[in-house]
Amino acid sequence: MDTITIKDIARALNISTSTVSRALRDSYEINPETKRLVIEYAERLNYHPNSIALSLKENRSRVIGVIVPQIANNFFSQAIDGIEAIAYKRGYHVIIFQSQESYEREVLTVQQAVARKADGLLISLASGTLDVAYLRDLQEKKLPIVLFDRVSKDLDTPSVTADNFAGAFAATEHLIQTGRRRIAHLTILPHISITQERLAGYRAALEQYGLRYDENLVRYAGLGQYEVEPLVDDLLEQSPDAFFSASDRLAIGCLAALKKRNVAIPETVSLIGFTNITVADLLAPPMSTVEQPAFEIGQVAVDQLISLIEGKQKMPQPNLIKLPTKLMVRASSQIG
Amino acid sequence: MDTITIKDIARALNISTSTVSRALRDSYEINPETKRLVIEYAERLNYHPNSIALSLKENRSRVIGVIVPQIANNFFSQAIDGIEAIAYKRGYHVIIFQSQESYEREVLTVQQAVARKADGLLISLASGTLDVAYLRDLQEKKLPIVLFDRVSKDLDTPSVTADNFAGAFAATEHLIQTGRRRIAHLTILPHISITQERLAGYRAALEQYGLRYDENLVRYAGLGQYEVEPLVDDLLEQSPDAFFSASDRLAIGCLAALKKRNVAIPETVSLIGFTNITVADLLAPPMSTVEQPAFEIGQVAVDQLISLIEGKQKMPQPNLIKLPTKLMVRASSQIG
DNA sequence: AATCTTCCCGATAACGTTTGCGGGAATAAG
DNA sequence: CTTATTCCCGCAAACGTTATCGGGAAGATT
Repeated sequence: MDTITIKDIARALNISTSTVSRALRDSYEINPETKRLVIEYAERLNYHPNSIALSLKENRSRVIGVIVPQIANNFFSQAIDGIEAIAYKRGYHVIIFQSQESYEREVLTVQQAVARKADGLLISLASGTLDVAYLRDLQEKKLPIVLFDRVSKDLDTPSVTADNFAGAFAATEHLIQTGRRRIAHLTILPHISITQERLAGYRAALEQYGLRYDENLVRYAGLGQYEVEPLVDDLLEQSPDAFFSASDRLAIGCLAALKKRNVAIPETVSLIGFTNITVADLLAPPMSTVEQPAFEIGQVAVDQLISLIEGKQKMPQPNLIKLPTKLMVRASSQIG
Repeated sequence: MDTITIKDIARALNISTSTVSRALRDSYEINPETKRLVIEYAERLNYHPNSIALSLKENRSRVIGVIVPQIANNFFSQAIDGIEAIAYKRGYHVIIFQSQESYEREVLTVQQAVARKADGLLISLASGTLDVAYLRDLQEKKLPIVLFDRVSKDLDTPSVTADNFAGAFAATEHLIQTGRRRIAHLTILPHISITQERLAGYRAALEQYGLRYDENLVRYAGLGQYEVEPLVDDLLEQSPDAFFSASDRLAIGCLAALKKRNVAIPETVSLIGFTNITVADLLAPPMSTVEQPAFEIGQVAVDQLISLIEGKQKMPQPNLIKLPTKLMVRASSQIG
């Protein structure tokens, strides 16, 4: 790729590079006639400033690093969609990294992003991440960071999530109001933020309706692909009349496991998932879900980050933004 | 972000930047003792070379630009997953762009990628793209380009696709072998490569089994969200006994439309889709599909591109690589 | 006529890094 | 003792761009 530079223009027009640069930036101290000449020539040769040279000079890359557990996941690909929409509009590019749910890989990819001189980081923590000290170090070096979805209280930084508490509360309340009493909760790793918030919402709804919280009805699934089925079996022994599962992956796994065991949904157990799957109403049975505004979460998160980067925000307090979820009631939780 | 540079090290150790640079690259003309000093100091301060400065100097960015119609699509997010897996291993970063199926946006994003000095481009064409002349221009300027999935014959460049012909043939053959005779084909915009290949596979299977090709059984869907239903209605008037739909989106739309009209699947019509949806067997009914090896397509495509970039390949001929598809027969195409 | 502005423009340094060239000091060879 | 080698290392240029400074020429003000 041989590209034309400001030098080429200067040589061709027999002027200095400074003049070319200034003409292209429409500086007041350049003769209009000279400007015209330069601009015409530049357009004719399809000149574009070398963004790498600019980055070096300005010590900014106009690149935002996004670290997610995995791309091939409805929620994250929708969030990334939202991120890109805003980022491009505001002159930033987005580089995506996957932690594959591993703490070690997360640290590595974050280092990569930093080495690449990303102007800021947008992170959804891997479920393997217990310690965010390495992020605190970066933050102290003035690297703008915004967390989304999987956040951590141990980091003083803006965060953007769905209102997991309210979503879980609404789901549980809905199950109770449709007559369910023994509501099992299948959730993910206990230490990550969304797990705790969703569990809290679940408990709060139980309490409000005078139901006892029974920890035998709660199971934490790890990352393994084959962990869901045994957990469902476990829970079935408690003879629940409803399943509320706390993630995309678990909701699907739960549905598959229940069908495999010929458990009638919703006759024997109701099912409701916390998921952004787009074909929920084509499933058998159509699955009730709590939908997260993934696209908007991405948009808001990147907006926060750009504000940080561009220093518009004096950071009065770390914003903890919660976006409303949406309860979608379908056949899997309706009797009759 | 204040980062440490080679200059800082030079100053601290009272040597020149050249010496530091050479010491870090383990040059033979540096005193082992000096090397040790430099390397130790660099590690202690967690020095990392500024990749932007390197890019400027070496006139390469180690960035690969990926342009896809949209990220939030199972096939593409899986393909991107494959792309990243290989790219990172080989020292490249990936910047993702979305054309949103629009030709204009595709041209813009490609320009962006070029302006960003991507070392090469990995493109899946927007369905709005009829003319690839703008890519030919870039190619003539020695920019490495590899097409995947949505390719074009008008560009002499390596391409990686699923074996769409064989996949469509297998799907159609399966429908015929299960007794279907009037097989409707719902496909996408007529001019893009995968449409033609899949249509050809469909026709070839019909012919091989002595069935007449009837263009009244074929419909082309545009991009509109609400186009599928009327087309399904259209096709139903031809009283088909099977639907073969040629894309992710259409397969889902088709299933939804048929269910809405209470058309019994597979009793009245069989249904088979060309799609990578991961929950196909949880749908009602479980949907038969032709699966594309999306992850592998991404891997192979980026491998081809990196070969081009690094000049390992003298380009004897533009490789047209086809990866096998997989027919997954489920209830939507099985009677009884 | 001397000074002051105003208008344009060029030379240069800087961002962080690598590399070709040159050169001083020590050692080896004559 | 002189010359040739070897071993280390520094200087400076280069990648493409912008910003600071400075300055020449022309016109405007005393």
